[in-house]
Amino acid sequence: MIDHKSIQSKWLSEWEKAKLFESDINEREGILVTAAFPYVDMPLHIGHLRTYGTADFYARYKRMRGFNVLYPMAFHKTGTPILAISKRIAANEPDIIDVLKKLGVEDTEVIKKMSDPYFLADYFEKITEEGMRGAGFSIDWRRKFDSINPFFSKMVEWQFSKLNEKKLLVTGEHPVGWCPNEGNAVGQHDTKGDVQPEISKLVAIKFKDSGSDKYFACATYRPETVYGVTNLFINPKAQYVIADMDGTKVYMSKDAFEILKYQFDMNLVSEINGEELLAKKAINPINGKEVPIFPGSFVKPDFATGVVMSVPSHAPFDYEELEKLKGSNYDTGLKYEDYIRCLETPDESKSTDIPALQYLNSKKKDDGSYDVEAATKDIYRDELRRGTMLVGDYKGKGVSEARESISKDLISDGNAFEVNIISNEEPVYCRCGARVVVHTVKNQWFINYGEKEWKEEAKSYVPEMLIYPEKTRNALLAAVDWIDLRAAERAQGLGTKFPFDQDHIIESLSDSTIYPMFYTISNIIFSSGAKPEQLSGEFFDYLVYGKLDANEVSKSTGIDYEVLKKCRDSFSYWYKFTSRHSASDLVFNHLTMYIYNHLAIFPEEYWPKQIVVNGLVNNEGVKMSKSLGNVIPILKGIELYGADTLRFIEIVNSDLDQVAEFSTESVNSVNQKIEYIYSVLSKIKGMSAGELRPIDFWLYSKLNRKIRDATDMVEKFNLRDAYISIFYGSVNELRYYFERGGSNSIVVNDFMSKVILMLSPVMPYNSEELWHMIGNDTFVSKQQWPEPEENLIDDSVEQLEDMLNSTIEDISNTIKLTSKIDANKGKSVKSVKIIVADDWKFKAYEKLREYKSMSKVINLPEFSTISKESLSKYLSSLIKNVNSLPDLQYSSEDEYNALDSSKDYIKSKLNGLSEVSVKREGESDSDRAFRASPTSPAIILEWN
RNA sequence: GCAGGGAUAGCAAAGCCUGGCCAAAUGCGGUGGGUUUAGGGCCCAUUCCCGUAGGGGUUCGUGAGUUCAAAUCUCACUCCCUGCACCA
Repeated sequence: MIDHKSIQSKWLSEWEKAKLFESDINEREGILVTAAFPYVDMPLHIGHLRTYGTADFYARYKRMRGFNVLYPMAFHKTGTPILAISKRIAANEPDIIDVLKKLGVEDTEVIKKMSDPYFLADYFEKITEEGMRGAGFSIDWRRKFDSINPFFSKMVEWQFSKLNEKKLLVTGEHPVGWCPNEGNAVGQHDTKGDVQPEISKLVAIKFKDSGSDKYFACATYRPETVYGVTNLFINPKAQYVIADMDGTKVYMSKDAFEILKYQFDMNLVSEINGEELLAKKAINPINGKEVPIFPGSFVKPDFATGVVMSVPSHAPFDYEELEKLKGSNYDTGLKYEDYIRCLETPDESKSTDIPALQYLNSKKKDDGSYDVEAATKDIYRDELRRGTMLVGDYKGKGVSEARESISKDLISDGNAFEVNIISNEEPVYCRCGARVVVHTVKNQWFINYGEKEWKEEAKSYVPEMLIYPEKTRNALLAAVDWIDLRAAERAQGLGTKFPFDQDHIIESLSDSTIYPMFYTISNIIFSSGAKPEQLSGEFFDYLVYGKLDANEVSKSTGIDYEVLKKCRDSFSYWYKFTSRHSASDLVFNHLTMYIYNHLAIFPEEYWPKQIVVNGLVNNEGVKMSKSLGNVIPILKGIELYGADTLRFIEIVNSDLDQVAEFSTESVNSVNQKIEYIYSVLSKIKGMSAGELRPIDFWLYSKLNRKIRDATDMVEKFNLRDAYISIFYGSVNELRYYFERGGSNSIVVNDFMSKVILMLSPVMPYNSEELWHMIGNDTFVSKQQWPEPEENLIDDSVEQLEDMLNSTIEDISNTIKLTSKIDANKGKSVKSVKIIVADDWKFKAYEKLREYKSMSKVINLPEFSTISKESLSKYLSSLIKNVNSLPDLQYSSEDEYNALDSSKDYIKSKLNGLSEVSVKREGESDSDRAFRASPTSPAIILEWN
């Protein structure tokens, strides 16, 4: 067994002693590798290892390719989650304490102290750093900082002053989830059960009361069906009110009023019974038609406005309700022709002309009742997709187009307004217990990612970046196109004050878009003695644009001239080539904003060059999440499974864009192979050098082919395939080499050292250990990546091994099949004759590959001595695969020698054979000898 | 709804961009065997159907199309997953 722990701690301290990963500018080409910094409201878990590990892999690989690589790290503390957790700890909520305990925070004293958000953040920062060091990340820790650092804030302020200069900040209104009790916005972590309040938009169409100046506000998702309204529904048991909205009096349910008053400026005029409303008539604004008000038992007073327009031809709920009213005081008396069809719908069933009924019929349950919910879902979907308008201004148009236009028209004519509602299936409650409503925030500042020129620039830049995996480019393009206004500031949380509203702080995604630049100067600034306020706008203008000269900036900021120069040199060196790494969940927010902000603020030479996006990590097939309680903190994971093993599984064991599957099973499988590699190393001592045999050349060929191909794959971030070859492939090749009798110490040593080099970016600890075991006293982390020796890649030696193995397989198959023959019952195969195809077959094979025509080959003079019959018989067996015949790199003689010298091996693979002989086709008198063909010798079994 | 991704053998998953060496990698599970074999591990064989000689047949969500040739390209359809605003 390998002692992971001592290997890890040994090399970790060696690396740190040697300051191996502290990088400064030099004459070589530089690469700045950054990963989205971790949010420190909990310890890092093994899922995070994927992103930081992939970045680390890249950093280590590029170092081995001769680049000067900087991989720095920092910590994100801005925003509300840290505050929210501290608050919950202060309130002694048992849930959160449970979660912390599961995450390995056992000490109740420590937990108590975490009611201080700064303590909590510092605590997890420390644990996070420890985890990253343990994972073997090659980080330059001199440069670390966090996002509430006052120096950092100066950079963010500068960023926003630039955005503002470019008129990319705008103000406006914005709907948010809101707690009426606490009077603040609520996000996911502020709600019971951590549900995200979802806001969706409906249109409330105003139907005028025919007997007064008041309006019924009918909220609907389907304004295009307004042509088909036969009546309105209200809930007769509910209390209604008359509300004054900007001078317009509107009927709505009392519950609705209580919710919507946070969204609209409105006053309660008076209350009114639902029953009273039933006597009224309402006028449809689209056609002036007067319609009655009916009681609707299904109308929820707390949903939207509590008033619903009824479209029985297209809404199953409305249809059913009207059917129920038949025979009551509210007998509708509607005849079929009264159901107003406003859409042509695609349902082909001709049982009825009323679409709503068609869909109800298709959802009839066993007891004869309808599944109204399901019918509604179906008709909604189908009509949206394929319905066309039969009436109105948009007659002939598709529903999706008509819906948008009609609601726009209604609104601009003052006949409707938009209503936002919390659209979660279940009501959402704030942790304080109050029900979350929608509130419209006024004077909200936004970053305007919809700004036309900016968007165009971003859209044309995305295709120019290096993006891995390639399909992320599509997602990024879509995201860049889609993103519009984005709130830039908010009322609560940790972070930098918003420059144009000092009571607010900058929203935490917006403050972490250009910060990779800060890594290039953080260590210089921190050790310079400069004060935060000295990092003025001029400082950053000088740093990024080279504006003014260092003397003047030094004068105005008081920062030492040399320090300024150093900052500028460092920034302009490192920022020329940056590689940004994150998990796929940040594509639609952080990465998109990262691109936009860089484009807006930086000169083109410092724009982002490369983005690498990795998938998430599952634990035993299940998504890892705090709430599921299946996260493994990284320090614990390293202790249990070993850092290298975790790294291997998460970084290279699955495709970049796929979910990585972590399981103890995979841990075992990787560990076993690591141990096999160790065991081979200890075996080398017992071997000796000596003359190279074919199997040695085979191993060299495999090795160099591997180096060549795997390097190509790594360059394209095709890490999984590369390491299947480097790790799994090498283990298999070594096993095969020994099985075939290979035992050359020099060959094995060469093979191992190159494989160890290639393993080192993924498994730095064990590679370092193995590297020293084979007699090196340098750091493997500082070595060059191996170069393939093309002249050692030998197709023929590999093809001959393949031929040998497929021949063995054929023999084994044949024995199995023929043992079923009656004549062979009770017998076994005594000996096998292997007959190698004659040389002319090899030649004809080549010619057929070249000409792809049987007749051409048959008529070649060189085959004149061969009987036309056997020649054509042979060629016809090849012709159907003529386009896929492999290029054979060996001769009949080679094949003969390879088989003849491997008779013992063949015997060993086929149990119970007493004799194996190899003959040339021309020397054999067997009537099956003609079947021999290149790569596929004839096989003759003898039974007794 | 909008946007992105997906549907492959018992399961998971590769292949699809760049059509043909694809009955389709790999892992798990199943079956048989081996290993002085408690268990586990490891090793070998086998795991769509048929087959008395290494062969043949039918497959890659559904339907159509392009092509000498389609898991791979085009179109339509059905279903599934993820994100959607203050939340990192």
